[in-house]
Amino acid sequence: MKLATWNVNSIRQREGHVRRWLEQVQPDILVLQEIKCETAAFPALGFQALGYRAEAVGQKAYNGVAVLSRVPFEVTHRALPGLPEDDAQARYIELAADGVTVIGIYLPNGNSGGDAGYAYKLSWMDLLRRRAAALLDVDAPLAILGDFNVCPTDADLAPGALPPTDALVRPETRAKFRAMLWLGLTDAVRALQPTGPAWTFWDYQAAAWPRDQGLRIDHALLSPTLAERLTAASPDRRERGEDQPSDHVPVVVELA
DNA sequence: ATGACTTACTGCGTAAGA
Repeated sequence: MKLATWNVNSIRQREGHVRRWLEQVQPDILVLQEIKCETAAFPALGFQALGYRAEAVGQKAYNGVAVLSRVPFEVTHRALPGLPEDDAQARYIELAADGVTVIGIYLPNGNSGGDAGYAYKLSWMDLLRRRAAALLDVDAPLAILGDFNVCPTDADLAPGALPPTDALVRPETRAKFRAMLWLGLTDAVRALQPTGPAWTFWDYQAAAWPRDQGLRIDHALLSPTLAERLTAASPDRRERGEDQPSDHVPVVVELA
């Protein structure tokens, strides 16, 4: 089983990139973030032609997540359980496919909106941990993939790429990410590549890509039985060198 | 010294991303 995650920074700008990538890499399931369109505007037909069924959770202008799958699946949640009913931010999709629970997330960045914006990020992380704990309690094979907007350690950002006050690296952010690992989840990329850069994002500004000043913020977390099946996990750096790329690249995980 | 990013919106600049 091949699972992947990709923050595409607008699916309407990147439909062609995603289609080409699907044909090259042939993942079973790809979760997308920052589709930046309303649910009905998601270009599902273009992916259906390649054998992928699409389900999107969108909103106007910002955020938005989706799943593309060539294996049968059922969407089980379209919002993070525990969030207030009136929370309209499209950041979560959960599905069941081939006996596996797959969660796609676009975790709040936390740098906008002042103290309230950062508090929202932290509370979102608390609720995600609770959801993961509930699924692990019933022994569900679980994969959480997406844009976590967290550099887990200092090895996960190029030196100086962010100030220490940035919401992606602040101690409270990292503590809540670690709390998810302590549930028994495995960071798939770090399980196979414990040290060294494995960037998944390069800013459009300041020549970040040519200077290779990246961040590792897109992750795949696996429950124990899935982690035991892990054979490969890495970012696909090639995508950042394409014309008009997203600022994020896909992360691909393979399970035996 | 200069210009130095990309997207969406109803905008003709602003907000957000990270």
